[in-house]
Amino acid sequence: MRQTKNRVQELEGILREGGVRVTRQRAAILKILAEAEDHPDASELHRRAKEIDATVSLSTVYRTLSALEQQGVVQRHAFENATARFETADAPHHDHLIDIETGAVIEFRSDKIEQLQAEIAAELGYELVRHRLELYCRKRKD
Amino acid sequence: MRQTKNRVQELEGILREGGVRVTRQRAAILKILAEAEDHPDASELHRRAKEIDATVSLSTVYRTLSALEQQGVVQRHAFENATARFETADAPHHDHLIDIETGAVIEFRSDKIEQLQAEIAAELGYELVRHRLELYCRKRKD
DNA sequence: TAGCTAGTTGCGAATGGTTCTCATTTGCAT
DNA sequence: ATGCAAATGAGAACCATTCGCAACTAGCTA
Repeated sequence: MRQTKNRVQELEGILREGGVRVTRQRAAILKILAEAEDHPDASELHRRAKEIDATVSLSTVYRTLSALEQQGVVQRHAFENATARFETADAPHHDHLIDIETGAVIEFRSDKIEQLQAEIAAELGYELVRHRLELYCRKRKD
Repeated sequence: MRQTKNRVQELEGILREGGVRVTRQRAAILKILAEAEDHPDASELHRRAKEIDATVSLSTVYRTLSALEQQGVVQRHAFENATARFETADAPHHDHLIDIETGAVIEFRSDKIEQLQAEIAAELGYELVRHRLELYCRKRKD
């Protein structure tokens, strides 16, 4: 995957600029994150990263994810009754629909909702810093 | 407070009907919950409940909250980076705005957003079961 | 009203995801 | 190449929440 490769190099650049060293372990984790089409949790990322570099420890996965989150290249989501799940922050902002039967996550975006949120905050005398919108759903069977 | 008293008796009735015994400890917790104007967490509820009945243990607070949640009379909220907070489920459905500086919680309701959420789920082939909408805000200073 | 019994309690131990500690290793600027 | 601050692996620590168990009790029954 040429795309993934480029993306990983791009991410590595962001880290170096932020004064964050690109170690063998972090490179492996970055690659896994860039390739991921889903929203894996730390232990799943650990499992995948070990296939690239067997020395990656779970501690490092957590530490790297925190560093990446701080650099703004990764987003952490704490969905209901579940461990934290992660995704790269390259796509434009979106919210999540979670299939309560399978745990699958679908991304969606609603400009109308975004705007309404800002309006509500403003009406209450607040400035919206960030939000969390999650739809817990069941697949329609018909 | 006559209102609180009635509400507590009402809640006790719901429990008894659900086959859940109303113990001294649960009565204390129910009273605290009915009186609460905020969104306390388990340890805060424990602190308050002990003033009514010093024998209430933290385990019982947790167990009671779970029972109450199952009976549908209490709602649990897991806001970002914080312990679970609780409120009685007597008010009509609403979402929450959290002041990221003070932790204060303000309730709000937007029928438009509610409707948009259902539409989005439907478009994606899902049936909306429940949702979580939280606005993390900073007080506007001007 | 006493008795019975399954539900409940307090206590302390267990859980489990995540973070921290520390001795050792290593990226990378010079 | 070298030096040193940053990063690592392993395992301990954290901490909110849940569990296990022996003692207690709500509330039905006679």
